[in-house]
Amino acid sequence: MRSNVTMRDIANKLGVSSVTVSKALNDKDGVSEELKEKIKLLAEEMGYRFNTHAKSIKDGLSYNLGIVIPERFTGTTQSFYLQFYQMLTKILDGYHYSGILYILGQEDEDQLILPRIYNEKKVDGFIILGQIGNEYVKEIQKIDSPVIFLDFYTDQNEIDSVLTDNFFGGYEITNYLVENGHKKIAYVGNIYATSSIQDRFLGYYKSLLEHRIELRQDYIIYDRDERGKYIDIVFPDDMPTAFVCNNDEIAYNLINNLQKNGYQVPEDCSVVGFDNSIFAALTEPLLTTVEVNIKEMSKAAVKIIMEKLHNPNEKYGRTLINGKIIHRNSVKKLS
Amino acid sequence: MRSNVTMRDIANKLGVSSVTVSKALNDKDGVSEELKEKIKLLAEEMGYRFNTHAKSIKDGLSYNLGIVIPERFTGTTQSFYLQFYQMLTKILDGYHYSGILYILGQEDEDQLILPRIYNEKKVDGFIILGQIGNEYVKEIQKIDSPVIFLDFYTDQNEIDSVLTDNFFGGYEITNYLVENGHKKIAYVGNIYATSSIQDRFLGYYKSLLEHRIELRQDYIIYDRDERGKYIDIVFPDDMPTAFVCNNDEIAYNLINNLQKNGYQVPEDCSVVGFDNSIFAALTEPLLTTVEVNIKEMSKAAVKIIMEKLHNPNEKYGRTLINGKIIHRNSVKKLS
DNA sequence: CTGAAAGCGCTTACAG
DNA sequence: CTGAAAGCGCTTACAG
Repeated sequence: MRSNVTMRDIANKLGVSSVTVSKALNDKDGVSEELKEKIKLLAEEMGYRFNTHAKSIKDGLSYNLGIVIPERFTGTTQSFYLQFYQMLTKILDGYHYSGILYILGQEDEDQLILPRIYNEKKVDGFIILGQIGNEYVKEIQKIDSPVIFLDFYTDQNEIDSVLTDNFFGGYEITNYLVENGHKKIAYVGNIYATSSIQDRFLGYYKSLLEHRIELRQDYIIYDRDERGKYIDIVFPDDMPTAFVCNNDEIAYNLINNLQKNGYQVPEDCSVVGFDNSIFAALTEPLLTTVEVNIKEMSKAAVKIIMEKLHNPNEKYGRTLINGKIIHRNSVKKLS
Repeated sequence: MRSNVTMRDIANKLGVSSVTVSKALNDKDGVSEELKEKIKLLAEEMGYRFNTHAKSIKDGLSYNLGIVIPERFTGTTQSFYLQFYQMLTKILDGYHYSGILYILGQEDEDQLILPRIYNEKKVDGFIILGQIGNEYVKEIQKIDSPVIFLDFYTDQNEIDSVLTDNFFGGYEITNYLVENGHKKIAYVGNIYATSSIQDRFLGYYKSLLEHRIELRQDYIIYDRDERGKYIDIVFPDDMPTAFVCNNDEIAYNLINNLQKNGYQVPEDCSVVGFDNSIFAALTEPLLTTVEVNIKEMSKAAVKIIMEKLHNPNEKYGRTLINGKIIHRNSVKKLS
């Protein structure tokens, strides 16, 4: 029962032309209200479905956008990007666009093989979600469709990107600790490892500066080596009252570690994280953390790429979106 | 620099017809090898990209498949389905198909609103990933495109589905414990809560039967009420030496619980789980568990839907795929 | 307000 | 081996 109802079928039944049906179904001028209603009703009744391909072939647009996630981000820890995808498609819907999720295999990334959906003109542009190799960035910049990078930035190339404001997030969460009476605040992370760890640290530092709290070298606690491998955390002799962790996983490890050493959280030590990932839900007590604002970032990314669709040559640069603090139970107010 | 190279452009440059170019690019007969090579080379050079829409409009196929995931499975715990999607698209690639991930909002599910990609003929069929409401199942069964259900089954309707063999998995993992010398084996789960918990339990029971081990009612340990809400686990007076948990999250909770009560895992008690989810990586020691065979399930699902594309009326029924045991450190061999 | 004609980029069936 | 003609389902620009 493959339905192949076309506009012509509707037109024939009504004794009008397919042009009129097209106008009616698209709510365009040039059809009487009465006829328009009649056409819409009949279309519904006959189970008519619009054939996007016919439109696509006319105006050279697929009304699909490729959303690319490198496969290394699809492991068990990373449902994060799936939530991004969900939000992106919801927003694209308002533009009458659909999203096509394309998971970029490591091999294709290494060999600079572009997504097949590009070569088959199934998409009008790309949103790249997460860090990809620099060579691939260059390659995808060359294509004749707009591209925007989401949650990833590189200064090697001039790219348009939408990012969470790591600096501001570090600043705000530290402010929050200060407001709760903390002065002995440590930062947990290797500040040479990645730019997001670094930026979050600098936000932490700015908060200290503003509140005239000295930056202590023994309060910068390393959690990994420069290649990213986690190392054992060493506590300073003079224990801090609060820890700003560069992500939730580290916060999770830190809390377990503190508890094994007889410290209570948050009674003895407050701990905050970043990301609001699964790990923030596994700590006991539940973790106060900074959540990436998926909705606003998605909105911004879609808005920019839609504009790029019409102005391919305009540059949009970096767009920073603030995260938001999720208040839970891992911070104690000091009196 | 929007490239709009068409077959005609290539044809004109070479002084041949677009029919010949079409044949050459599609590796069809009726063009000399020499000319074919020349055409392919020039196409490459001119940056030609195939326009799927033109083909689609001819043969009424979009060469896309909708992969639908209900949004409640996109939370932080569920990267599982993203891995499925990745595998599915990899396999679809071999059929020259692309996947379109469609996340079904709760509201749309309740109101029985079909995906827009269906109404716009952007897909030729659907793979439904995970449990959806019965009314929605009925609704989507009505459409004139093939549908297959993956990792979900209902006996309310006659549906074609691909499932992991929970029964066999329960059987195998219990056999494994028996092989390791265990006789006092408990099952953790409410056997009235879901059919997968039930089937896994029955597999466990079959293994006991085969090995002439008595099924003890006090060794069926409830982990949740019938509405699925987790409850505190109560240990039997006569402690088992091994626990078969109905999923990894429960195993994670159980292990923590055991350790708090002074039992060592696996020295005092062995524990196994199901799913190989993130929780299997968070236990200390790492959890031995049964992994869903994503690859074989995906292969089967794609194969069936491709056949349904050509034989819309054939019934395929339920296809069961065995899981596989992932050996880690939570089982002790009893001497 | 309504519609005939032409065209989007490709493929199929046929003729040479 | 090569290509002219027709058509897939829709829309645009124009004529009435």
